[in-house]
Amino acid sequence: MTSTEHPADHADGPRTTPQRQAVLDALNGVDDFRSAQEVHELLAGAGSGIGLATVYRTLALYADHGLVDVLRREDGEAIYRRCSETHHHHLVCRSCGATVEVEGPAVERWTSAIAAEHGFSDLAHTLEIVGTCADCRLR
Amino acid sequence: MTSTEHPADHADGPRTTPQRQAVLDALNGVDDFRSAQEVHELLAGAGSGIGLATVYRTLALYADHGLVDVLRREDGEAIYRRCSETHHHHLVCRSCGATVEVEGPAVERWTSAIAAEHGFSDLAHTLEIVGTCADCRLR
DNA sequence: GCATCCTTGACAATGATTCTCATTCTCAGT
DNA sequence: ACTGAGAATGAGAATCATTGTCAAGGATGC
Repeated sequence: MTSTEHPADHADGPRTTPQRQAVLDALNGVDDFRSAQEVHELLAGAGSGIGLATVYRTLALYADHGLVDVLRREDGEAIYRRCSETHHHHLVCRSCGATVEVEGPAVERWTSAIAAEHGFSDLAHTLEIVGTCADCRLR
Repeated sequence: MTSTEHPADHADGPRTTPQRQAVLDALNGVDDFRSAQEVHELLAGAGSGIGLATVYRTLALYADHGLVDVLRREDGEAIYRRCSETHHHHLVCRSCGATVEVEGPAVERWTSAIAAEHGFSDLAHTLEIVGTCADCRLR
């Protein structure tokens, strides 16, 4: 370990650059999930010449730091969203894509209990419910 | 032609072919998720000259018909599993990869309730817990 | 100012998945 | 059993999201 290292100094994460800020702003401007490609188009449309690779790098970076959430579309494309403070899950319609955010204290408790029972610590979990929403069922 | 009855032979299911049967058998031979590529390798290793495209088509076909479950790996690769009778979830160690299968009737109930509450039907859900197992934590 | 390190952008490379198309096979009707 | 229509297959090309490479630009510390 080098003596010049600062233990918990730059805790606020990576250096802020105009490009990174732009990506974050783009995500803040919408309240649902967007793919990296969409974020790039969004920025390009707004006049930013930011590169696609930079968008990918930035999203991955912030995802690592917990500033954005990552999910997968049904076709496997990764989608990102600014991370909300409250941990919640998604109820997604497989037909129209409508998304409902739900909280599940019961699930949180259950996962903790199960994990503890098996000696696991430092937990994270993902839960997603897919179904057909009322509108699509009637259609 | 045998005179044995086949209640759901061609009723809604796709035509059965040796290749499709082989894919299904391959999935039946393992009890966890496999990617299309892995299924293909599995079959190739067993001497089957089945094409990769056919594996993809077959898996997609059976997924449509609800005979296999589809999930996504963290890197976005699709993984398939024979639709098992007992639905369970996975507790995975992020360090050593150890996996524990857990059942969660509480979770099943909760997801059903939540989904119903929002008018969703025909449900499916995925839940995965990632953590550090006891061994890895001490190491 | 100068050296160093981080970041960026353009483009190539990768890899899973899908598409195309000629060939082969199945099934139903005769 | 024979045959025709349409489905299924295999090989390879095509697609597309994502990641790697590398030279150039910009910030930071001395």
